[in-house]
Amino acid sequence: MRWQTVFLDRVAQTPTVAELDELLVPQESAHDIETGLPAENHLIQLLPRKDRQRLLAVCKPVELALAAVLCEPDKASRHVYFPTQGFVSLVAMTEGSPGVEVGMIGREGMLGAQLALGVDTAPLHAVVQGAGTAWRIARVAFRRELALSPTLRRELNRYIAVLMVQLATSAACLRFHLIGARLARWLLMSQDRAHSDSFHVTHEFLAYMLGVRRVGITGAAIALQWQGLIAYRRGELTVLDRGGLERAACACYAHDRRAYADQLH
Amino acid sequence: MRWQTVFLDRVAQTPTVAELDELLVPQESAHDIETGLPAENHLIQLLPRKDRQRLLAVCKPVELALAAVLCEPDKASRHVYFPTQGFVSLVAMTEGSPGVEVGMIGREGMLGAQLALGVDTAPLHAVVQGAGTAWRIARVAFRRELALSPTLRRELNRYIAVLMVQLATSAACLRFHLIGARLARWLLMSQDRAHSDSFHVTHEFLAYMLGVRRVGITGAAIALQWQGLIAYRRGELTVLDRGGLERAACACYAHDRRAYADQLH
DNA sequence: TGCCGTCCGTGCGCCGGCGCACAGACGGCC
DNA sequence: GGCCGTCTGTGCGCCGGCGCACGGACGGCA
Repeated sequence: MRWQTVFLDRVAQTPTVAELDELLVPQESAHDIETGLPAENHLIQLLPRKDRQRLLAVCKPVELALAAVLCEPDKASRHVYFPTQGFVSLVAMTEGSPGVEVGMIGREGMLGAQLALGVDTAPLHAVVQGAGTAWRIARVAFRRELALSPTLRRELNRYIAVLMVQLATSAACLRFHLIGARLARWLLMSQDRAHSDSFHVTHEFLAYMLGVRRVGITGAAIALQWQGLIAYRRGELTVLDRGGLERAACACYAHDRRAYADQLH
Repeated sequence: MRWQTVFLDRVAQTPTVAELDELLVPQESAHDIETGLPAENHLIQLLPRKDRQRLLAVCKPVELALAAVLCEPDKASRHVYFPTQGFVSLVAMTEGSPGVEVGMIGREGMLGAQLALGVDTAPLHAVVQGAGTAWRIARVAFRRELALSPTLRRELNRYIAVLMVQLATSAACLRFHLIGARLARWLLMSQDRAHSDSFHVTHEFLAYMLGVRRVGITGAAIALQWQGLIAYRRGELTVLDRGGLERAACACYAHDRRAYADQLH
């Protein structure tokens, strides 16, 4: 279990909730690196203009540092986050093993949706997994916005339903699907949220997310590389054939996407 | 995979949503078999008196027939259910394998909570797993109640948060924990909801719920029997030593219970 | 240019669970 | 009492993944 502790140590070294304020340096504004246009979050974009403007007025753009822990279960999180670039993994911890990813939040969603349920404490660990930017709002301010905007409430309720589908899908996927198919699914989900064909990720990190051994990832990655679907070297992974990857992935990927599309937009 | 198809065939033979109205014969009222007192549902009991009475006025007591399928994903379910006796399993289906249980609903909860999120379609299959009784309400009537009672909305929101914890816990549990521990957990969860030390359940059914082979259950059950924790014969299983079972179960059991206690009551 | 830390690949024994098959046991029914 | 369907127990070969260990490769840095 050495390799896992290595990773956990590293996570432990990263800033925890208490120190985040210093680390997440406020940005002038959250701009898309490629286009220079202001990066946006889909849930915010769906709001009617007035609600959106009011919400953005209390938003602070922050930098999401790789491996930062944005919230921990049973602790009331002080902020909610709307990623605009980069993304966050929801990690379930359980006795006798390291964590495993059960959900992913990028530009299409938000972290802290449980506030719309009147629940302050986060149910899961949230770890920044693709560095980027996000809009951040203090909990109290966000609750005020919730009270003011029925649309926001309705939207978040739907998003919560999507998250539930994602959790249930993950459960079955973790139980039944082989590493290769799960890896392909993970890459597709990441690509969707990173809005880029290549991203920085090591085998060890992937192993942690999928809840398997590092060498398990190595084997599966080699297979995907053989088929010309991906390429990688020293932590830099590139998706070469997205269609092929979709065929290699388990149906859970399509299932999740459909659930989202059904509910939001 | 023969044994699984056997079970699935049987489920297929059971009434589906469309036929349920005939099968779920309305009862005079839902009474507890043991005590003769009116059986109750915890969520309903938590409501203020006025809301509770108004809700019960539109409730119909129905019989939950073993193995009946109360709802299926992507179909708008016509009713919601508040179990009073008996309980329901939430089953996630996934490509290339039979289902697996990811949640359980008994007297402490309800089926159809997604309506509080403004979502009509159920996310999962719901299969009656312990025969009993429930209050049933038509979807439209229930939406009306939701509109009238802020307490009901608040309560269901919290219950949804609990369900999310249950889903996430199940995911990690399915991935990491051994059959024995998972079986013990399942028995405890069932016992809580059946309000009885013994219930009718075959190895084959347990295997389906836990997503393992029947013989996997056989092995684990023998071990539990050796330790004097349970006894069974021909489908009738009895819990002998609840404390021992709690020690044999994975921490997921305690985790779920705590999540519920934190949010409701 | 040489060193060292990080990352990736391989080999090996092991184990939990799978798929399949068959046998024994209990209980209801004719 | 005898039959048959259902439920439970056992045996066997197999496989995916685990834990552990080591070796090689790349890249940054002095």
